[in-house]
Amino acid sequence: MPSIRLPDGSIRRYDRPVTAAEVARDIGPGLAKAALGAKVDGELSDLARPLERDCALAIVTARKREGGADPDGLFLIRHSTAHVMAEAISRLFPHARLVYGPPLETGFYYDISVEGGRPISSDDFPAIEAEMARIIAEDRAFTRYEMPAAQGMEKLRAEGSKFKLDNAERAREAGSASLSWYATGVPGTDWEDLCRGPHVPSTGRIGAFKLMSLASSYWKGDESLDRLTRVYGTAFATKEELAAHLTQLDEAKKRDHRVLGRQLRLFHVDEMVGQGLILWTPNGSIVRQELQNFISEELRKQGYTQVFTPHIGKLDLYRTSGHFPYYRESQYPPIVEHEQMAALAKEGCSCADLANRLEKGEVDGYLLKPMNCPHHIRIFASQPHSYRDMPVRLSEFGTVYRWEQSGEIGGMTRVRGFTQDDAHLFCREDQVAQELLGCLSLVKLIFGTLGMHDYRVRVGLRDPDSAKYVGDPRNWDKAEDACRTAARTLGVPFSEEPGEAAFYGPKIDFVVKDVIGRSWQLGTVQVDYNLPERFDLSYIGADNQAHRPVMIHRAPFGSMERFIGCLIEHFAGAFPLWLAPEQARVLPISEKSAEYARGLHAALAGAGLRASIDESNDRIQAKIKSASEMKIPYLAVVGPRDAESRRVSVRAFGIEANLGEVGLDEFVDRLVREHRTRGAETLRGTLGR
RNA sequence: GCCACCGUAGCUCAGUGGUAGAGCACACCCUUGGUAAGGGUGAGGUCGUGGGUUCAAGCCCCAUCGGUGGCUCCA
Repeated sequence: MPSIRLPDGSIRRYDRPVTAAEVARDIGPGLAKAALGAKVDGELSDLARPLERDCALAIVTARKREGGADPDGLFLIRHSTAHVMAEAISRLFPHARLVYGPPLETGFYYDISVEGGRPISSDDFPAIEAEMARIIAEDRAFTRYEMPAAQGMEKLRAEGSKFKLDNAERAREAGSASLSWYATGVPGTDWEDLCRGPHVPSTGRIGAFKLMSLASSYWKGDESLDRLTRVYGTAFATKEELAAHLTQLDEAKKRDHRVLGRQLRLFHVDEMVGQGLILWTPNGSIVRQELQNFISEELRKQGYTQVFTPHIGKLDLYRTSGHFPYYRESQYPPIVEHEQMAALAKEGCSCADLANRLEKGEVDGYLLKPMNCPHHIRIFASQPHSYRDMPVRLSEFGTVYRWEQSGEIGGMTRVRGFTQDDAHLFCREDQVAQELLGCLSLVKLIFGTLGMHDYRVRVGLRDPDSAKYVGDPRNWDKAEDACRTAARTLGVPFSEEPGEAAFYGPKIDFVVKDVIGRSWQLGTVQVDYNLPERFDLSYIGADNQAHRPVMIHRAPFGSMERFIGCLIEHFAGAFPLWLAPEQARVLPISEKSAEYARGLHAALAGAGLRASIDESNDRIQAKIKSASEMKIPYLAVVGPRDAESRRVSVRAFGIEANLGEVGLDEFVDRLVREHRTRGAETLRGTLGR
């Protein structure tokens, strides 16, 4: 007879099996009414599932005790909404075959095959939503029933959906002895779906929902299999929460770096130039230059040297490095010289022949560089090295080109040409650990200075079942160990992910999310025992013998393009003074103060600050508004009063008030100091805000 | 690359087959105003591009380029 422990520690004993719904009723009518599901020994379950043995039980509602939405409650609501949507679509699109419909962090989706019938379009959303509203209004119970796996498979075979058969097959492989269905209403009469559950008690418990978007997907994520239509939606316990979520999405859209990039004129992508090729406009170039100055200073402190290398190199270079053979599909095609081309044409060489001969190395050409390492390696190899010189640290803001799939390109985060803040460290094996730490501390310093604390760390290891990796497995083991050890010293939680390594070595990546919730890899540190071997690199050791160096590839920003894309969103376009394209704007109240304002502007410019002056005949309110739209950190409002006392009235971005007056010279000095300290000392801070 | 949707003024968008619209931005004039939009006038578009249907196409059809959301991919 079950004795049931509740979250507050109290125990309820029953002399017969009960359901969670009954326990909730015993606790109180309010809870019974609010209950959506149950957590039995930590596992989410239906409210109606019988509890036969002793267990720990928590009743799941839409709301946590301490306030806010309960993730388990949302899970139940969203999973159930997915079912209701599937039923609605099945009614409206009789040819639709359901595949798989899970809840997500912010909603749910359902993958549906509409092969051989009318496709679903977003124009159909109102009709689908209306049908869903009807199903919800009918308030039908989600009714679970089970049957033994063999019998269940029989039933599915009779129904003839390969998708559901496959789902069932996988459930069996995962060890289920039975299969379960959920009917919305009466099994056998009402609509049903093969499903593990759990669900809310009835359709009426779905508070508020909305269909969001339409996308396509592949069955099991395999592009050679069926193409499916994926309908995304979201659901909440109340209309208010749904509205708040939609507002939040709207706000996020305003922080989107593509929107802000246009508004603040930071960058431009031009149809005529090419997809995924970023044009850095003057404002964006300032941000980039400031970041590059910042990192260059740190590199000098850490003993790096700087190099410049060209954007192309011979194909043979990339055959040796392995880039050309391993990543041919993701590179711009090779460049072949005029005379070679003419000779080949004379021979009647076809495009297919050319590709073939380039691959075999019978024809040489040049490649737009996909990575900087081969060039840096040849710099290292251009001179003999002693163990005393090691490590050699070569850095370059190196621009590379990769042929990304057209559908994947967008904004600054996924592009075809980008500049890495790259460096290659050639070191002795006994120096690897120390150098890795140096790289990681640099990454931490950069992220810390910019206030980016919301990132995760991934240690990418090789996939033991894949053949795409080059080099000796023993070297891989050593390198993977070095990465693990270094990551541990970071003091940040990290995950180890097999299959995420580069083809030449394991890596430590820094991953951040954009406003839409997509993850992007930024900084990366990679240990490489393989390229030194492929290029036969060596240094002379204390024993007067040649030794093989180890390479570390590292780029703390990753690429300037992607990093700044993420940085725009991080600051919502409101850059700190040292990064801001326009740092201060002088706003004269009227023409009467124009001369004083020009003097102030000249003083700011003379001190090396990026300042402008608004001499339009707008009123001060309008001047403030247009300056605010450009998110300028400081506004200096000057009128006759200020001119007389040689002071300025200061306004800082994001604070809708006059921060007070400071003397002209002090204002200039403060801003200079704020710039020089990269925001460690701010004027707004000293003005008490 | 695949699927869906979108492409109209510098920007944001309206315009369902019959002579291209609004707001903001821009130019000029009036206004000289102390902390998030003072008023007026004006200029600005071969409706992404190329074909087709039609008496007539921004609107319908096809192709193509580009964008967005996903999928797949990402050294």
